[in-house]
Amino acid sequence: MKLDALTPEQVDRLSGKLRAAGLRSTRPRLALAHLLFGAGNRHVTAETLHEEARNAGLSVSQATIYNTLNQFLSAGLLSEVIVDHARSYFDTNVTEHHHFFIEDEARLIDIPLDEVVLSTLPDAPSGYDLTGVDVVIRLDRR
Amino acid sequence: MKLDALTPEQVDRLSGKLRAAGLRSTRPRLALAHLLFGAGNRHVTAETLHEEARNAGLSVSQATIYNTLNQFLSAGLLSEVIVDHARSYFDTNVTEHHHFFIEDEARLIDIPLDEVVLSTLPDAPSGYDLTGVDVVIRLDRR
DNA sequence: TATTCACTTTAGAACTGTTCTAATTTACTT
DNA sequence: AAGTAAATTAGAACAGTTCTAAAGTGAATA
Repeated sequence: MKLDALTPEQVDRLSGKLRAAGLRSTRPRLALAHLLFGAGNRHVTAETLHEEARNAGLSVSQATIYNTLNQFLSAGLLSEVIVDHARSYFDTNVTEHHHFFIEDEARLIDIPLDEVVLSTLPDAPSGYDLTGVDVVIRLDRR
Repeated sequence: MKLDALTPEQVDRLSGKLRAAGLRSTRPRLALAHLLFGAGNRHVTAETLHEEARNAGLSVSQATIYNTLNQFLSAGLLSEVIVDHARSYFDTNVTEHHHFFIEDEARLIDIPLDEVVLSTLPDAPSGYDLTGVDVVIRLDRR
């Protein structure tokens, strides 16, 4: 996938998304945005995205991969999933939801919010506000 | 706290715990075990434990801190909590339970198992076995 | 369209937490 | 007490990530 393989409509859509998030639309950002947001929900690490970019014939530096992922994260275009201290995982699904994590495959699977019902939750300790509830279901290959 | 400040009873109890876990009872392990298991449930990182050891007048190398934490972990004397990719947290509570995590203080608080009721959980994808369910409630200082 | 200037990208250095290595020390067995 | 297997150590190495400072690019202005 070369960048000029994108239709003007795709470019417009992605540019719009970047701009709406307060980010300039640049060639590397457009290309990475296309990889990330081009087809359904994705989970990537810096490394997997970099490899994907290379396979697509894009030359983007590692620094740009990290910069872009972090910018997309702060801009709310991506969310972060903490399941492993070896690596950071980024999720294109920015709505509230949970995860399966398959350790041996280093792979995440989204769990829709309604498939996990927390019928009882403790109160936050006094002086603190709840900022999020993360449920991670760890899996092993049978 | 010097190691010889421990009563023979304390040493026996900790030695017994180490042996039961298949670990030789050595001076550094005894001292760290005392810090870890001497008083209620604890959450430590390699760094906090190292500092605590130093403050207690123990000279233990960083490598020993890491080795010991990992050995205690594999031996089932500690569990690991994944809430942050910057650091590994170890928990002296090895029973199933959940956590509050206060990001700005890098601090964990145990949540007893019965205070989180998961009334609905998705089935594991076919071909996979469930190995654990982690619930992390993230908090912010108000 | 040319100019400007802030923002972006880059290669490579630096940094942080963790693991490894190879030598020394310690604990246990005989 | 001697021998051996295991533990500890300092420091090197390593992986993932962030930083730095120089070169490049996008977009606003003239």
